[in-house]
Amino acid sequence: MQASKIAWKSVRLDPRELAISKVLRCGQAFRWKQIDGIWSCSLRERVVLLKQDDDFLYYSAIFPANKNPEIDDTLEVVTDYFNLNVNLQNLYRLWSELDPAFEKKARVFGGIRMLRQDPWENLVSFICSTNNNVKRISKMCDSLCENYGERIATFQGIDHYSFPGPEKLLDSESDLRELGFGYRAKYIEKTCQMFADDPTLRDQLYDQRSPKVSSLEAHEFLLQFTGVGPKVADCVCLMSLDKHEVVPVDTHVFTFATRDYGYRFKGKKAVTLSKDVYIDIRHFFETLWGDHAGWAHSVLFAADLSDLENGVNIKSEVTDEVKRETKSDIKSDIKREIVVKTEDQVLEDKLAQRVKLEKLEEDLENLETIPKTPKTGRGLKRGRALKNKQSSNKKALVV
DNA sequence: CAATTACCTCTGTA
DNA sequence: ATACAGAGGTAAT
Repeated sequence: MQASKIAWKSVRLDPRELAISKVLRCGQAFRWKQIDGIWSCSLRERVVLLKQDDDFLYYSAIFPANKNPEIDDTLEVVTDYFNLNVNLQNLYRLWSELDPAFEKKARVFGGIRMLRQDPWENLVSFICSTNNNVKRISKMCDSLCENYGERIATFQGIDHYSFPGPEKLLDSESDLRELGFGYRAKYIEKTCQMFADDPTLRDQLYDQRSPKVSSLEAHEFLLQFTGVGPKVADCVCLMSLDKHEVVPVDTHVFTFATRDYGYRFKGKKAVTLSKDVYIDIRHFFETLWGDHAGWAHSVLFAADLSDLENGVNIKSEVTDEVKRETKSDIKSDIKREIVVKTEDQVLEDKLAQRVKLEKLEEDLENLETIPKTPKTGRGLKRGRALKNKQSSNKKALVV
């Protein structure tokens, strides 16, 4: 039980810009809990709390005991984590113009955007993801935190732990096997050992975020780790290293390439996912969708997941909501009370909030001005520009 | 070098 | 009940 009242703050946010109940259950991140419409996860030394209604995203944070910060930067953390400075509705519009097949699914699956995760957690999570399902991946990630992470805080009776760094997981293979990791236990131990052997590696990993590092370079960098193949490398490039154009080719992508998009390799229907076919399919979608192709891919991926709940929600008031899909994302009766603590925090947050609000409202305003079905509208122009840019990128990638 | 195959565990399904 | 396939693949052969 929560001892004290939650100090919610809020930002105005259209569910079509972000639908947390989908984004946090579509196989990007695996640690979010959801109880009675409130989402929680440890992130940057605190437990972040979120809920959403038709007009607002509500956020709060619980810090470790005696570690309340001078300035609560949770809004910045949330903005960064959800990549909120990228206007998603403009992208949906663009993808719908470039790809009629996308448009159909997008109508139902709005608000699905790419997270900007922590690279280390992203790497380890997706080493766990190989030949696995979302439910067990979630269980494994929780297990890592509970057994090797640091306790941050308790919320709704659940202890939240930080995601353990590589130094915490040295020589862990046999323990991880007992925890049910199977053959992935060895991959994790070996990868952690590499980080221990070369102390510069951790910084190198985070440096892959730089715009100066191409997606190809980041991809190659990631392949050095045991348990990381092309698909996992691409997931990390896309989900935490800012390589937004990368489309990881998994079984789902392979299926809709051949089934829905008439994709052919050297004139024939591809049957197995060889290295060449992998690169070719990735190129196919990157060329189709442009410089945020990986984001578009995640929309189709989410639409293709049979059950977006993945059986991991503890208790949900919105069961089947995803399938029925209305324009609202969460239907629970959320009280819109906003409790504040100190004068300073109020000012601090209002300032930060104001900046974000202005940004968001500016974006929304831009969106309003775009015609419903533009033929020479901004979206299309941008789409072409992106496409061109992308194909020039791509040449380097194929080499 | 390309193409198969083994690999842990858990869950849904017949 | 008791198998058995399949899950956001990768390493080994």
